[in-house]
Amino acid sequence: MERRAYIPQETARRLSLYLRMLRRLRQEKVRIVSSDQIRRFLNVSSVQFRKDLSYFGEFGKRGVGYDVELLAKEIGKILGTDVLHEIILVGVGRLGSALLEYPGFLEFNLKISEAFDRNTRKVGKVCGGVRIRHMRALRQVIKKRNLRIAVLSVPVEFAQEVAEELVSCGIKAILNFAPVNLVLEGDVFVSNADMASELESLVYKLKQKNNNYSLTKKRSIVI
Amino acid sequence: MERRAYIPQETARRLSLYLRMLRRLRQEKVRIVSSDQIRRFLNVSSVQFRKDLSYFGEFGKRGVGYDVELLAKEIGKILGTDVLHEIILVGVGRLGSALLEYPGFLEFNLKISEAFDRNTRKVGKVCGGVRIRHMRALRQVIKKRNLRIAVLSVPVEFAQEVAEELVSCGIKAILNFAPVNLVLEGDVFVSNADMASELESLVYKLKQKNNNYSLTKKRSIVI
DNA sequence: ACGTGTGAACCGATTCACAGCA
DNA sequence: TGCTGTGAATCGGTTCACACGT
Repeated sequence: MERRAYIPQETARRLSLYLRMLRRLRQEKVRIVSSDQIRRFLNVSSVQFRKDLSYFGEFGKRGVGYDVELLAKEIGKILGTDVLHEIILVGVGRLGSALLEYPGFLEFNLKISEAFDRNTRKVGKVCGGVRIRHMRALRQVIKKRNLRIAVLSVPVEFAQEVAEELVSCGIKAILNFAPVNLVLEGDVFVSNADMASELESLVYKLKQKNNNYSLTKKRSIVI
Repeated sequence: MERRAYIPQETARRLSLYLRMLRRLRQEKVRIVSSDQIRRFLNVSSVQFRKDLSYFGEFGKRGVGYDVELLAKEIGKILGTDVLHEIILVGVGRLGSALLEYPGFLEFNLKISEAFDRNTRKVGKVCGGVRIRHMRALRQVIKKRNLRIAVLSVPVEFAQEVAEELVSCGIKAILNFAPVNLVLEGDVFVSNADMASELESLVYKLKQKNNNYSLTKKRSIVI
């Protein structure tokens, strides 16, 4: 039973995919699953799956596989989805309101329980079951409810300043949808959901495959 | 001047961040930039930046830095943003309509030029300057306009079947917003914009910091 | 035989250390 | 001196090869 001082970042990221998969299998009344079946559903090799789990313990039965119910519960505990996590959302534009109604967060026991916008016309309205508050209330609500995690969906030109404010209010993790790299002091985790850059990467890959832009072909450009 | 048979995937991904940064600097009339300044704006070490560029050529002046205008142009050429790429979007729900109005794609010369939904009430309406068509027209439009890239924002339970249809119509790259791993035949690139999983990873990291297992020692706190 | 668990080998990507040039 | 460019060393993560338990 290997146990390390640290866990590969990528392993942590994949655990959530495993959990989602297992929950679906459980819904379909599947009781036992092997690492090779996981490989077919997700794009993760069976060894990868087993290795990932090995950092936390031994959850399978040799010669048999994994108990879906049990493993889901274990991964849930590891990830912390056994506890409800309350999130705030800042910026209720098109994207923000889509996120407020997005059902996918619930799978991980995540709930956007507060939403903020500086547009007074939006304040007071309810979206995705959440009443929108004015930005003025931000600090007080975060402090009072001791919130740690924020989704940032304000226009790009305000992202940096709002992010700084969030950090000053005690927010420790930000999922940033604005297409800009936030530069922040202190021990705050930032994850960028950069849709345009993601799409651009796809275009680039396609370009490589198609016109086989040879990288050995030297196009030396001198200023 | 090093030139390899292929480019690290991560390098390709970062190029789009560089380009966006350079465009902003250009807007602000900055003419020259050094790799160390880049490090401050993006969370990429200066060596990383130089190394990334070195796969494509020598674009800087030693002792000076990089010509913003010129470098932006070169990276644009590498990425293919010098040409307009037309994209389709399938599934005009909350998220889909937010994406149709999302301005960030234009930075990379990407344009959602067709949108599809199977809800006849939505068909014919205009969103983000695009008239929504019925799914029936999917094949014909893709073939006729020779489109290659799709954004998939249908509900999770339809994602797999719609993705298969897209591939059968000739789509070669899919940006998938549904929280499911698409299993597809053929040479199609899939990129998952998995917002819930992303948020879950943040929660996990936060949990680690507070105690239990620790993640790998990180170069920086940005993911 | 079958499927899990894991140290060791391997691979891609990052960082180091320094050469090269203005 | 200042900043770019890059082979070599290193690091994180994946895969191999096989031991182990049922």
